[in-house]
Amino acid sequence: MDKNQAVAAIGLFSGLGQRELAALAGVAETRRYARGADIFFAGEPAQGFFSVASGKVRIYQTSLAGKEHILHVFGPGEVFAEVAVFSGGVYPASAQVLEDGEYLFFPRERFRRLLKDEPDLAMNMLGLLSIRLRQLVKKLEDLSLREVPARLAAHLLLLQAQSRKRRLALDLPKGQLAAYLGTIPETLSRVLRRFSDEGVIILSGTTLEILDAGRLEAYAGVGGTGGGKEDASGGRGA
Amino acid sequence: MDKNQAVAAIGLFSGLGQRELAALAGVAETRRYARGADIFFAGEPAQGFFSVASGKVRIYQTSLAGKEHILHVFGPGEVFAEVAVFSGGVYPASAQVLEDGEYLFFPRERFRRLLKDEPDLAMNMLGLLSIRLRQLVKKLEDLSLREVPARLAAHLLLLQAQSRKRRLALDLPKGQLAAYLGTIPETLSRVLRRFSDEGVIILSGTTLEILDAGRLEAYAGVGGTGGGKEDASGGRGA
DNA sequence: ATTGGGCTTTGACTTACGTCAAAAACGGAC
DNA sequence: GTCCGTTTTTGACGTAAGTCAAAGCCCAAT
Repeated sequence: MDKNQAVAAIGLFSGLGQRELAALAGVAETRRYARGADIFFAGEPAQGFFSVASGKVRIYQTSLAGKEHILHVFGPGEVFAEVAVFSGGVYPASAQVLEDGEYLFFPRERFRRLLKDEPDLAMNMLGLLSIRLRQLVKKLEDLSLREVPARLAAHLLLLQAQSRKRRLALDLPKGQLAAYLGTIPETLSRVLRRFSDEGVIILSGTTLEILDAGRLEAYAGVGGTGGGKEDASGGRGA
Repeated sequence: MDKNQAVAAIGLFSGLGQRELAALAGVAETRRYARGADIFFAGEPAQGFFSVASGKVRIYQTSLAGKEHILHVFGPGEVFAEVAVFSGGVYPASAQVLEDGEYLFFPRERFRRLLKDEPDLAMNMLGLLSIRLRQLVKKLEDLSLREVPARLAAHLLLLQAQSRKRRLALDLPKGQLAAYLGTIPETLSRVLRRFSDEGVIILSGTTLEILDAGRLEAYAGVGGTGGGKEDASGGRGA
C-alpha cells in the first residue's frame, strides 16, 4: 500500500491539506507485522504512536496471573498509542497484531514538531483524545457497575446497530471477545448459551441472529438479573 | 477569591502569558457550590468545563441500582469535564461537591475560540487529556485485573508516597473511598480490618499507619505493568 | 480421510465480594 | 452531657463469576 494514500486515509488527519499530509507521510515509517506479533508491551518507553493501514490490532493489559483485558481493537484508518506523544513515559498497555497488515509509525518528536505548525491537526487530536476518554469512561462504567450479561447484551446490540443486518458476525473470536468484555471464555460461553436457551438469540458458530432485541435491551439497560421482571423502559438516567 | 488569581493558579494554564490568562479569566464564570450540590449529572448536555478554585469535587457514575463508582476527586487548581469542550454531546459522568468552595466555569464555545489563537494552551490541553487517559487506563486495569485488597494496598502506598509521613490521613471518608476503589463500604471495612489483623497497618479512625510496606507492596502486586511474567505470590497467609 | 493443536463448551467446584440486617461508633446540635 | 442522624463495622448468607479439568469441535496440514 502506498504510504501517502495510507496517511490520507487516517481519520485523525481528515480536513488537512495536501502539504500537511505529505509532511505527515514524510515522518511516518511503514512497518509490516504478522498475526500474533507484539508491537509494543506495556511498560516500554513510548517512542511514538501508530496507525493501521491494513490489518487489525488489539490493545490489552495483563495481570500477573496472566489474565488479559482488551481495551480496544483497531482497524484500518484508526490510530493508537497516541498517548505516547503528549505525556512521555511508557506505554500504558500492550499492542498485539490480530490480523497481518501494514502499520504506520509516527515518532514522537517529529510529530510534535509538525503539530506546532498545524492548529487543525492539534484540534483533531484533541477531539480524538476526547473520544478515547469517553470510550474508557464508558468501559469503566460497564466494568464496575454492570455484570457480564449486561455487557454482552450491550455489545451485541452495538454490533447490530453497526451492521444493520439481522444476522451478524462476531467481530472477534470468542476468547478475545471475552477478554474485551472483561470476563473469561467459559463465562462468555455460558452467558451466550443462556441467551440462546431463553430464545433471545440464535447462535451458530461465529455468527448469530438477534430474535428479541427488546429483551437484550432489558439486559443491557437494567443491570438486573434479567429474569424478565423488569420492563425495558430505556430511560438513560438523569 | 479573586477570579484572575484563581485562573492563574490552574495547572492547565501554566506557562501562559498575562494577556492570555486575562482573556481566560474573561470567559470564566465564578460559581459557588455547597457540599452535596450537584454540578452536573451524567447525560446532561455538556456546556463547558470547570476548574476548582477552592473546595473538592467528585466525578462519579451510578448504576440503575444506585451503586456508585468514583472516577476522580479534584481539588484546587485542577480542572474537570474538559471532555465537554472537544467532543460535544453529554457529560459522561456526574459531578458532585464534596467540600464547599468556588468553581470556575468555562463555556465551551468561548473557550474554543481562545484555544484557536493559543497553541501553547492547546498543547497543555493535549497533555492534560493524555494524563487523564493514563489515569483511566490504570483504573481499568485495577478494576478488571486486580482484586480489592490489591487496589486498597496500592492506594495506601500512593497516599504514603504523597504524604511522606508515617501516619497518614485517608483522603476521603471510608464510604467514598470504597466507591473510589470500585467496591462497597462493607468490603472496604473488612479488608482494612484484615490488614490490621495481619499487622500490616494500624488503623484508628480516619488515619492509619503503615507498619509493613513490603507486605502492602506484595498485595498491590509490585512491578505493575510490563511484558514479563512474574510469580503471583500475593501473600495470603498469616 | 486422519492427525493434531487451538479454540470452545460443559460440568463440578470454589471464592471473592455483594446483600441484608443489626449493632456500634462518631459527630454535631442543643 | 444527651440525643439523633449518619457513617462504619460486624455477622450471616447468597451469588456471579472464576478455576480446574475433561470433552467436543473445527480447521489446517499431512
